[in-house]
Amino acid sequence: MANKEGGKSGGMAHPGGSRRNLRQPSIKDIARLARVSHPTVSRALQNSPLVNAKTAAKIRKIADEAGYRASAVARGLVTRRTRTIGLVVTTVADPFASEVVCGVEQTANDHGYSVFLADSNADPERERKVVQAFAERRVDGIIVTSSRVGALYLPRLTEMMVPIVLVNDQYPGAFVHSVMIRNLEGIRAAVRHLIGLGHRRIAYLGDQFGYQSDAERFAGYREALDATGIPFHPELVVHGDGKPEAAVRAMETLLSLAIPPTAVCCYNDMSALGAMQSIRARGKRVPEDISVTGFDDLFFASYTDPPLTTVRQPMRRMGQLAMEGLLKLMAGEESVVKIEVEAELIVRGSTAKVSRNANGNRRS
Amino acid sequence: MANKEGGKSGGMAHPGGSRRNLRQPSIKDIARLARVSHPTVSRALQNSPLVNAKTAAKIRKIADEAGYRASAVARGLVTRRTRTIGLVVTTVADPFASEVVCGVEQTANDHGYSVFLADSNADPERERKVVQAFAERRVDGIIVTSSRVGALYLPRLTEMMVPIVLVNDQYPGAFVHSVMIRNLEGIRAAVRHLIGLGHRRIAYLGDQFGYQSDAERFAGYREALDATGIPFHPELVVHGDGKPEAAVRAMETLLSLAIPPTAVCCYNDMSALGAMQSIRARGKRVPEDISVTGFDDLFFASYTDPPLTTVRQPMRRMGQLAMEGLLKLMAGEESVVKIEVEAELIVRGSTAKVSRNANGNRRS
DNA sequence: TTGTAGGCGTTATCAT
DNA sequence: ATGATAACGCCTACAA
Repeated sequence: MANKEGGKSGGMAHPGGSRRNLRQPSIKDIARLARVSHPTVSRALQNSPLVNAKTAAKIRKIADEAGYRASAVARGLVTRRTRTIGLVVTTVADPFASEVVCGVEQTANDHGYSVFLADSNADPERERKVVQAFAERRVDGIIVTSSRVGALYLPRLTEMMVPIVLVNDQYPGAFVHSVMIRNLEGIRAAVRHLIGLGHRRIAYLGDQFGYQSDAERFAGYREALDATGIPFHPELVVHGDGKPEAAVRAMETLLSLAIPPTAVCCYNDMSALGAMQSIRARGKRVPEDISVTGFDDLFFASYTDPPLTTVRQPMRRMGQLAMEGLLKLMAGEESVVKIEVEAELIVRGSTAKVSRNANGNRRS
Repeated sequence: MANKEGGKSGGMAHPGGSRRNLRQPSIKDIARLARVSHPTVSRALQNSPLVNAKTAAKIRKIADEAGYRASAVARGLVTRRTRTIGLVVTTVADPFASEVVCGVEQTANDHGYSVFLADSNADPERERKVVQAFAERRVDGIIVTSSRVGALYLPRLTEMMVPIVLVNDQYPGAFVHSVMIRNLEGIRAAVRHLIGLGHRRIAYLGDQFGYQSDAERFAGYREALDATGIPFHPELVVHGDGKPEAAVRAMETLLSLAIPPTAVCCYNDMSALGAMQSIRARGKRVPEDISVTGFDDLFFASYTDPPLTTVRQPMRRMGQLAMEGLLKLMAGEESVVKIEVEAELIVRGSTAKVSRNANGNRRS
């Protein structure tokens, strides 16, 4: 890794730290230049009708030429609203979170809000710090995505006096405001689809035990099985951690079974990625030997080989909904934000009719 | 999409907007409780040695019990430093950007900085707004990742009096501070690898024409070809837009050639994803019929079928380096941050020896 | 329509 | 070691 640190910088406008001496123009500077009082400048810049149109125009022109930018920090101090929100994710380097962040950010920006992003890495200590930072920043609201150590710090959040909206939280009940996907219905649709293709020996490759979304998806799996009278085999349930690598190992367990499954219903697309690789490594084919389904419909789902049948989660839209809900709450609305979005099954090539010689339903 | 808006919330601590009437405790409140002056509280909380150990302890205890959190906005107003940075990306919903964001965010947090995230969607108007917002927020510094409309708004940034660090900027020269990947060397390594496997008819599937990183990668492609005396065929160069879909179409063009390439060197992993699908759709196999290389080494690169040979870019590290450079600049250091990181070829299964009956080198 | 005065919650500069 | 006082840059009365 080459690190070429050059010498003094040349003709830059702000060579490093010299800027510290300079000062951005304040409202008083503009007032002086325009030969009016500070409040008049303030009014003019806010397009207040209380100011003469001509003077307002003149003031705006002068302010513009001076490169004046009203300080949001000073404004925040007096108005007690920063027009700022805090967004917590376990990690941005996860396609699901990225999409949610994107939805939140765009909606926030459209409404004049800036967003502080913080990822916790699912580290409780870090999350604690993050939340404390948000509190000190005086954010007007907070959105937390798929909190996994939620139980540890969410109680603290209630101490802060800002509304909080959770997206796919893993510890339901503790909070009122949330945006969630219909996990149960989503997976149920996927399993029904598999059953419709003739599969009887269907495995569930889940997330870590104890998470709400995993529990709900598992429940959907069970429900679809039960509704069709297919017996539940505990050995067909394995757990990963929502990422490909752990799914590879979990899938190996399934493949090592005396009677392997003919289909695997994965907790999410990342797990499906690992499952498919594991299947290939075993010399088996998707979907000829084993069908695979995912959850989320991340961008790569249509580019796997074969393309992944999955349950679409409108991630960006969920971020948008969370932000819209938060906006209402910040505006003082007394309602409770409780949104559930539908999951949609997207059938692609990773699922197919169970093969004739598959002995998957031998025991059912 | 079900939206169940409930009624009034129940026993919540902060049912919606009632919080607006409440106020977080201020330093004066703590001072009153502790029977000292405000400045003393301030000193105690900053662990100043100028305050009696016992009184300091008492004050901290009281502040803690009262749930006191010093207002960063008030502090920012007086200190003229917000300990805040602005991070601009074209879109977070892109694995490359996500990783960079992750690196920046973690490093920033470790140093007590909070980060404002804004994605521009490569929309000039939006970018303009974003930058204006950062200026008003009085961020201490800015990091811009792979700016694509940089030329449009970067000049404005110089008006603000904060240091700016660019990561893989597409318009070099305009700014001093930057963190970049060695594009040329990276692609050159990939092409040499292909040449070493016997390939002679190697295509380049690039990004949009005119971008710096694409130009550099293309230059690496040319250089590797020239060094080996392999003639350059313009028809083997096609352009996508850095995303899978456009790469599918670009690859189709290559496959329709009278003499298709035996290997394709893609601008990035996202493009490689599209290219591989396109090849499969044509009934050809990777790497038996056509070898494929990517760039970035995104998380999915090791999970494609076959696993993708690619040029690793230490994205998270680059975000970290950008932030560390910015920290120096914000501390007033006069040096110029000019960092180039090495690209590393990761050989996986998507590249193989050119097949005997491939007529790729017929014309060379 | 405009100007004056006060305060938002801190830190900094003086005193004491 | 602590307290009074003055900023920081803005907005919101209220007065003119």
